[in-house]
Amino acid sequence: MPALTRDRILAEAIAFADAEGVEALSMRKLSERLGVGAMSLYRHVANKDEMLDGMVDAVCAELQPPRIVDDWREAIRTTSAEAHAALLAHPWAAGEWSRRRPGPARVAYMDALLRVLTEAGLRPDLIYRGYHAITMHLVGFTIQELSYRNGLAGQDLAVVAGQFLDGLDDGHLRHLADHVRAHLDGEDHGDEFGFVLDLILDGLHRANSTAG
Amino acid sequence: MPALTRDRILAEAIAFADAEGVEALSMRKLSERLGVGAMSLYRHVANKDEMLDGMVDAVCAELQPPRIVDDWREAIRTTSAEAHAALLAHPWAAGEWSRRRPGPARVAYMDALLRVLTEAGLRPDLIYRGYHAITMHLVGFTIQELSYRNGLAGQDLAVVAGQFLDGLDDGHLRHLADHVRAHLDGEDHGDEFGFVLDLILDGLHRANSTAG
DNA sequence: TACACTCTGCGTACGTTGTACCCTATGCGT
DNA sequence: ACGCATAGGGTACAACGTACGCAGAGTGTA
Repeated sequence: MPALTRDRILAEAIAFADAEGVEALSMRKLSERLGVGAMSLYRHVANKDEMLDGMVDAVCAELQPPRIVDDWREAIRTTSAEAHAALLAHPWAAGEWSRRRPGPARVAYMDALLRVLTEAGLRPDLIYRGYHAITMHLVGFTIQELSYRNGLAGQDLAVVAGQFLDGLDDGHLRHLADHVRAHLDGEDHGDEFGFVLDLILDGLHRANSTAG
Repeated sequence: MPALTRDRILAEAIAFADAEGVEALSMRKLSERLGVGAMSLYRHVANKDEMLDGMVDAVCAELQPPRIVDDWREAIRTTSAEAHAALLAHPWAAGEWSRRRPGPARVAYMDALLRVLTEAGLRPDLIYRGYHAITMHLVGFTIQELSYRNGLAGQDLAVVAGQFLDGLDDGHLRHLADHVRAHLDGEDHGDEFGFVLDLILDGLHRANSTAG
């Protein structure tokens, strides 16, 4: 058994949260997995809250910061798609990301994103708003997407939706029923994340081209 | 003391969460406020989780569903601004909204929103994606906004940001430092929520006008 | 070699949480 | 007057985060 370290604790906690959900993560169960006593963890993390901060930052550290390329929109599309994928791979991370103080890795990512917008030649007000729009889209969209993805408690979406549709009075909530059917039809709705991101990026581009 | 009812429990729980934060809400403290024993609550709510579902739906019930007017974008701007204000008034609600199964009031709101998009004459694929984009923006943006608003633990944003800026090496994280200063300058950055919403709405409008 | 000190991990214990289970009292239909 | 449903209360339990103090191992110094 290798020595207990902060990194080992964070890695195991991330694996646990990926597998069992972050709400099932307790210090006792985590310590059991690591083969140590519960209180031993506190030699390496200040408390559970700070540990969760560290977990989020560890996920951020996996992200490739955006590269500076000729086409700033393409750079942001690429990095956002990667970040989106990372947040889907760690389904608890988006919810925590939105709630926690940023750590070093996240701060570095923020800076890199702002740099792209700055070097793209956007006006300062559009950098400010665009940065918020992009990051809020990344995290906000992913949070929502995940909450739909698991039907909300590990239940099968098709079953839940089917029950919902069966329970409807004729014509009542007709538009919602259509929407649910569109979900169930499972035809490819394309890259929705990218679709909205493009609305934002193209809107920023257009706004920057006109008088502000 | 009036009789204990589900509505009275939900109203008190909402007031408590507004005042003390949803993480401080416990069944015991809530029952104390209501002047009853802890277990009495369980005559009217199935468990804490179901109670939180009810709280979110009670907030949804406050929302004005969008009205059908000539200008669909204006209708969505109006209802979104109202919903945004309601989510800011109950700062815990957006986070729970994104995590919970919708209740009757939320379902009704969803249907009304889809109806506006449908009667606006949007193509089915744009209704599908536009609906997601709008609701995700509403909830996702508000979640993020709130997490910044309270500096993340009731601390003063100016203090936290000031410490951050003081701790920076010269030139390191320069773009982020600029951004933080823009936050602190406090000059009016306008309606950011509406700005991004307009990017989405105008993008949908434009996409609907061109061949799909 | 002996000692002191730090650092890591452990065991116990406390307060708080959600809630299962059972009891009591009140009101109502017959 | 009697039986029953219904609202509320009290006790108890398992799980949680973590404060506190102790034990052993490693390391620098005399």
